[in-house]
Amino acid sequence: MRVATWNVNSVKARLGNVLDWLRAADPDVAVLQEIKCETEAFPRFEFEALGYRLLVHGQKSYNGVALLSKDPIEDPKTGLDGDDGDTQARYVEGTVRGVRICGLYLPNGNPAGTEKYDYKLAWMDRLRRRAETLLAAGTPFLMGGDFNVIPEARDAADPHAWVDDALFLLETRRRFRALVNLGLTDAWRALNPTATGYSFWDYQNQAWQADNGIRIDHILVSPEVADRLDACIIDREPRGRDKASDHTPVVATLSE
DNA sequence: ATGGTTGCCTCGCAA
Repeated sequence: MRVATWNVNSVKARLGNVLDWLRAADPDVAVLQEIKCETEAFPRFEFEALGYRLLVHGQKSYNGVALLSKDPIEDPKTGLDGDDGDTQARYVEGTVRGVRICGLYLPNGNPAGTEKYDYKLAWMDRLRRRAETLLAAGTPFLMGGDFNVIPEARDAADPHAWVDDALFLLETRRRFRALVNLGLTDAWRALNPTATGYSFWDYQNQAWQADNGIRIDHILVSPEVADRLDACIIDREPRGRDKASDHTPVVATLSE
């Protein structure tokens, strides 16, 4: 089973690119972030025509996540527990072939020192609690998405440029480590221990052309899923296209 | 250095 994560930066603006990639890469499961449309406005027909079932959690203009699967999606859940007043569409969850697939768009948090950063840190605490709950229940799971976290300096082409950024601040990295330290595996790092790889390049300053990227899109897996990891790749091809998203897909391969 | 780019759909905000 191959599971992909991709921040598409508007599913409507990116529809052709996203469908092209799904046809070529043919993942069994994909989680998409920043669909930037309401649930009812998601272009369902085009994805269903490729054989995907859909679980969509959208909102107007901003955020929005979706889970795509060629196999049935059981026990669908939208929204992350822990804050009933949170109206931002950033989390979707469903079980596919016995694996709980969690698709997430973690808050950016910039600028640091504002309520935006407080919201990010609180959201990370809620995500950790969700992972604890799934672990306690013995549920095999995979968390994929745009974490908006640069885990280590080697995950940025120019780490000095990010030292005061919400994606790389100590409190951000500390919470990411707390999540991983529950016993999760960063699939790409585990399978590419000495590699340099990025999943995001800013639209500005020719970041893509200069390969001035950061690795912020991650697939974290629980121990039983980690034992099934065969590969994890970052597919840079879509980032080089016309009208590209600023993110590119990450794909994990699990043995059966 | 407060630029630079993209998407939403308003004339600014978020990334």
